[in-house]
This record gives sequence, C-alpha cells and structure tokens, in this order.
Amino acid sequence: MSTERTEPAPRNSLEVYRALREGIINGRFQSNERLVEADLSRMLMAGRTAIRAALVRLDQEGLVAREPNRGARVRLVSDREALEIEQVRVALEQLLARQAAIRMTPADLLELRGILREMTDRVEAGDPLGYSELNARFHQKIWSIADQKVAATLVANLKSQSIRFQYRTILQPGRPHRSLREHHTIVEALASGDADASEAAMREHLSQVVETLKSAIARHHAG
Amino acid sequence: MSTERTEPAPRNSLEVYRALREGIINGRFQSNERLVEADLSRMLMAGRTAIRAALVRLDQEGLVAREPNRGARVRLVSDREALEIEQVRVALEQLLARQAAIRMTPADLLELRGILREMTDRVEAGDPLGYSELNARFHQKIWSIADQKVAATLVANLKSQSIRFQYRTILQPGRPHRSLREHHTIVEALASGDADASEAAMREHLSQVVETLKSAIARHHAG
DNA sequence: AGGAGCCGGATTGTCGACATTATTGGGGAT
DNA sequence: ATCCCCAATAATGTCGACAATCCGGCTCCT
Repeated sequence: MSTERTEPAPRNSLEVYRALREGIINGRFQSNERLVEADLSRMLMAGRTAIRAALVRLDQEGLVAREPNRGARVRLVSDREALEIEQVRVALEQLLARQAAIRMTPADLLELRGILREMTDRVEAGDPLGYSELNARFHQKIWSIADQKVAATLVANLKSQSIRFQYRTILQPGRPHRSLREHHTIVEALASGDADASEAAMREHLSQVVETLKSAIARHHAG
Repeated sequence: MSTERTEPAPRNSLEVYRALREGIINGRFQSNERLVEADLSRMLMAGRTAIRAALVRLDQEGLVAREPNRGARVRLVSDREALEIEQVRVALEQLLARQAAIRMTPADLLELRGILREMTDRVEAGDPLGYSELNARFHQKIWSIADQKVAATLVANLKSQSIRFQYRTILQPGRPHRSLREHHTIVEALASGDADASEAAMREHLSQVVETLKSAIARHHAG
C-alpha cells in the first residue's frame, strides 16, 4: 500500500502519456526518480508498449531522460539549465508581445484590462497564489492574441520543464507590486499598438524574473 | 526497382530514427508523403517496433505528423508556419548573439573572422552553394560561443523543419553582398563585446531574411 | 439513379514472449 | 583484505502474431 496511486486506469498510449506528464509536472514523481516500465505498467494499468511510446515522447519533450539500455528517469533540470530556459522564454515572449501588439483587437484589450484589474484585487487582498494564477492567464491571453502557434507551443513546453523553479521566484518580498506595475506598462504599450514598446515592456518585465532567479540560485549555492 | 533506396541497413531504433530524419530533411521523402510502417520496415531492414519508436520521436520533433489509427506522413509546413518558424528563429538567434558577445574569447573572434574571410571569397567566386554552407557554419559558431544548449537545440530543430524553404530565400539576386555586409556588422559588434549591439545586428540581419521570405511567399501566392 | 449500409483489404495499435544488455553480489586467487 | 571475474537478476530492446480501426468499393433497397 505504500505506493498507492489511485489512477483512473488509462489504456491507450495517449492517456498514458498524459497521465505520466501530469504526474511529472505535479511532482508526484520525484526529480531524477527512475521510471521502470514494468512498474508503470502495473501502476497505470496499461501495456508496456503504451508506456514505452509515452516515455519516448516525454524524452523528446525534455521531461524525462532516457539512456540506451539503462531506462528512463524524470529529468532533473540543473540551475544552469533553468536559467537558460528562462532566458529563452524571455526571448520568445518578447516576440509574442510584439505580434500581440500588431494583432490586438479592442475586445482583446478589454479582456486584458479585466485580468489586470483582478490581479490588482489579488495583490490588495494579499493572495499570492491567486495572483500567480492570474499572471499565468495574463500571459496566455497574450499568446493567444499573438496567434503564433510555434512560439506559443515552445513557451508552453519550456514552462512545463521549469515548473519546479517557479515557486521559488514568484514568492519574493516586494515582487507583487513591482510585477503589477510592469503588467500595467505592458498593457499600455499593447493598447497603443506600439510593437517596439510592447516588446521592450515584456523584456523589462521578464528580465526582472531572470535576475530574481539568478540571485536565488546564487543564494542557494551559497547557503 | 522504382523504389530503390540503398540504405546501409540500420537495425536499432536510434539508427532508424537518424535514417528517417535524414531522409526527410534531405527531401528523399516528399512532403506530405505517407510513411507506412511496413514499407519502412522493409526499406530500412528494421523491425516495425523500431520504426514506430522513431516515428513517435519525429512526431514530437515536428518532422512528421501522426494521426491516431491513420498513420504518419511527412509533415508539411505551411507558408504561414514557415514564417512563424523564421520569426522564432530570429528571436532565439538574437539571444544567442547577445550571449556570444558576453562569452566571446579572442580565439573565437579569430575563428569567426576566418569564416567571414572565406565567405567573402565565395561571394567573389560566385559560389552561392559554398557561401550558404559557410553561412551555416558562421551561425553555428556563434551558437557554440553563446554556450546555451537550450536555445541552440531549439534553433537547430526549427531549422530542420523549415529546410525546404531555405533554398528559396537564399538565392535572391543581390542578397549575397548585403548578407556579407550584415555578417561583418555582426562580427564587429561581437568583437566590441557590446551585447545590445550584437543582438541588434543579428536582428537586423535575420529580419532581412524574414522579409525576403514574406515577399517570396506573397509572390508564390500571386504567381 | 442515388444513398445507406456493409464487406474486404490494408494499416495501425496492442500484447506476450524472447533476446540483449547493465548491475549487483559473491567467491576465489593473490 | 582487496581486486577481478563471473553468474544471477533485473530491466530494456526486439520480434512476431493478433485485435482494432479505417478506407475503398460494392451491393441492395428505395
């Protein structure tokens, strides 16, 4: 009973893939934990073939690492790599902000402002978790406005890889207010339809996150 | 004998993966061509299991498209998507140029200048193919200087997806000389260690490619 | 003639068994 | 006691066969 993980028994390989993916992202599998095909097969009530296909996919996606003849384990992303990922994310979100500025409609703007207002409420209510979720919605809305599938997909993938680090960076003292100001700036730039300004605002905002992450890592290494 | 494709008989799934990948990128498989597992199995002298694993990987990589129960085919990238890919590539190469400016050593600079000189020779010799190859080496060198695995991997993947379009864009009248000038500017910026200037120079250079691609697509739709 | 439904070939998805490869632990020689 | 080699074990990689699914054409009924 120690390894009781009551899953709703997926059968085909797609469901296995989704179940594993979720399990990794939500941290139900520890980082660097070995993923033995036979075990997963019993655990998820699926054939080894399905497990195998799912692992190959997750490997290519960067969530698990597979070594030939030595099995798969949950991929551990180093501090260094987390930083790289965040830097790439900045670059891509700049592009998305730029495109969003070009394609934005009045309806989109209204929705963004709505999210922004909610975010303000959460900050005033001292609800960092709710704020964090709205923050995600804010950015996703921009992605959908930009209408760039390639970039959006890549960003989403990167996010799933670095999810463990996010908690560290978001809960910094003084961050919420600053973050809120930055989001305001972004919306204003988008509203004016200025692509360059939007890109710059997004860069400013996310570079902040990168710096926070950098110092968090430095502190982590020191302490 | 119509389907004679003399391959050196790969056996394990890794080699199958590589062989298929190469075949797709080099255009030995037409765009949108169906990839029937049994056929590939015979053609590459490998079991269907290996083929299957390779196809899953290539699917996740974006080189083939698999629909459930309907098989796999070489993924056809639309004009629209090719443009998106190129835009993402610009964003990533900007980041790489910036990092390269920071990490560059004198030895790196020497090597870059060497490549640049060779490129000049090729232009004067009127050898667009050799120029194109050197161009690739130039950019790869920058990636290796930047030392950012995440971004470099993504760029490499994107390139393999859009390879078919590249031929169109590189062989434009007047392009070589302009391209050469832009490369010079990039090297100078890198040499001065100015991250912002390097990023801007790279952006200038690749935006040019994006514009060329845009008009090529427009022309293609018209004609 | 036209369309719904159905059969047959072709192809993918899944399973179980077997071969191959790493790892671990013990026994023997020095 | 230490090191090396080798068997035992556990896990992955591969294969062949079978089940499920899809596509085409055909029939049959109206």
